[in-house]
Amino acid sequence: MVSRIASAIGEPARTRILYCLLDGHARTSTELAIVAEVSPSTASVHLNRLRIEGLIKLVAQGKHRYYSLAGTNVARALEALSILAGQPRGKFTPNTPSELRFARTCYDHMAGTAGVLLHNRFKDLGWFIGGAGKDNSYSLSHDGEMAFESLGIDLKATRERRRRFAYACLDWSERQPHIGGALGSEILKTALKRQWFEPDLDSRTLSLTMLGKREMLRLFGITFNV
Amino acid sequence: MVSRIASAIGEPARTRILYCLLDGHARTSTELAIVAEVSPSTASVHLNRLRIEGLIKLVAQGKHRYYSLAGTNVARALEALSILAGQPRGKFTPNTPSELRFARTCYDHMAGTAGVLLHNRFKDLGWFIGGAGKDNSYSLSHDGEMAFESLGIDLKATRERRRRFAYACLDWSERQPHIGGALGSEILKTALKRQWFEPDLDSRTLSLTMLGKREMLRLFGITFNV
DNA sequence: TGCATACTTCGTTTATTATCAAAGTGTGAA
DNA sequence: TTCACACTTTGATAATAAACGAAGTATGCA
Repeated sequence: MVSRIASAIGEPARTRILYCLLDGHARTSTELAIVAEVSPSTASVHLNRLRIEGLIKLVAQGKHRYYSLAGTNVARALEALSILAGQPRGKFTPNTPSELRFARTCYDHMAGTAGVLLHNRFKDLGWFIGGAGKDNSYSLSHDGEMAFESLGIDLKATRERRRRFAYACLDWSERQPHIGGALGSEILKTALKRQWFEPDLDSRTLSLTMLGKREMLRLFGITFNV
Repeated sequence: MVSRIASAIGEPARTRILYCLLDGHARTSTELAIVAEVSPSTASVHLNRLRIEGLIKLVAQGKHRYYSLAGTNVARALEALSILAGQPRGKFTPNTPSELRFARTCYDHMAGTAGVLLHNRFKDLGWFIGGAGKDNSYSLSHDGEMAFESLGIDLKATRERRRRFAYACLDWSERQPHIGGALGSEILKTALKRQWFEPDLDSRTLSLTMLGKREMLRLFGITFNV
């Protein structure tokens, strides 16, 4: 039984996957395929093996399937192995998405740490009304209307899209809500157009630019300690 | 690097070897081949791999080559893995030589825990003289002469053998001395003839019999807590 | 010296496993 | 319903590695 587990860890592509997940974040099959440097189909087989051995767990959310470490026991074992390997622990392979790439897109809106921070800040500023309801839907306060319009977002057109306007979308890997719906989509569009963030890797991860850092502070009063 | 280590642990025969060594004792290539359920040549390849990866260390002593875990780091990693596997730790495979088989032959005399206990007891009883010298040689006191003769050992013939009479032979796996030389050989011969011990596995390990347990107490005052 | 024992190295066969492309499944958005 | 996307399953190929016997090395003992 131990041998099955150890050999599951021991295959190089699978080792890269596990050590990438060691930061506690959940990642999709596609992201992990890039990290593991194998094709999506190969990664899928590896992920299935790791799941069967109980090393990782899977949460399906819509189109995406999020993989993460199964528990602290797994992290402990990986740590013990890296000590054996003489690696000063936490030293991942170069092309692992680091904590710096802390923003991700969730479908077409912004998730990840950055998305959560923005959501919380907008709520604190009193721009959102609601959110506690059954479907977590938001509407905008007068301040909110003014703010988003001033960012160049056409709220009238946004409301007319055949889509929920705004709601608290749970990014389960952060276990915190971010802004979903048509408004979330427009915010991401604006952020990318203004080059506050730039796409990265498989275009599901985002990096904060220097400009973005400045503008976040100026417009919303958010300081990112990246 | 981690993947090399994990896959070294992951092969079933190698896993058996490592978990057998987890009790801290050193074992020979032949013993480990039996534990791993592979041929001596295959075991040799596995042991070499484990040594290269830094998981076990090797001490050559005469004809024998003793393998043991390289350090506590290795034991920690193995423990972390067995927790992952849901094994309540320390639960080894059935045919692992257990602590019960605590006696071993060293060439033709008795080593292991039992050998050490006998050596220490004989010394405490004042049957041995010397042992502190350059070559750890022992001679016998009057009490010693009487005792071994009464066991049926022909000391005159033993002394005439073209071999050192008696000396403190270091069983490094116990880090304690036992009785080497012609006398050690005679003691083992007697112990086997009287069926205090019986050979086991590859005939390098011995099991204490019920009779042996009784006789050890009666003749030497040794209590084995097996 | 010669013989036995302990162990390793070599060479070959066999079994396992990782790999990818192509086809298939399921979901979200228009 | 359509398309696009995320991901998985399948099947065939290629690489890896474990197994053993036979031969080789080294040591102890007589």
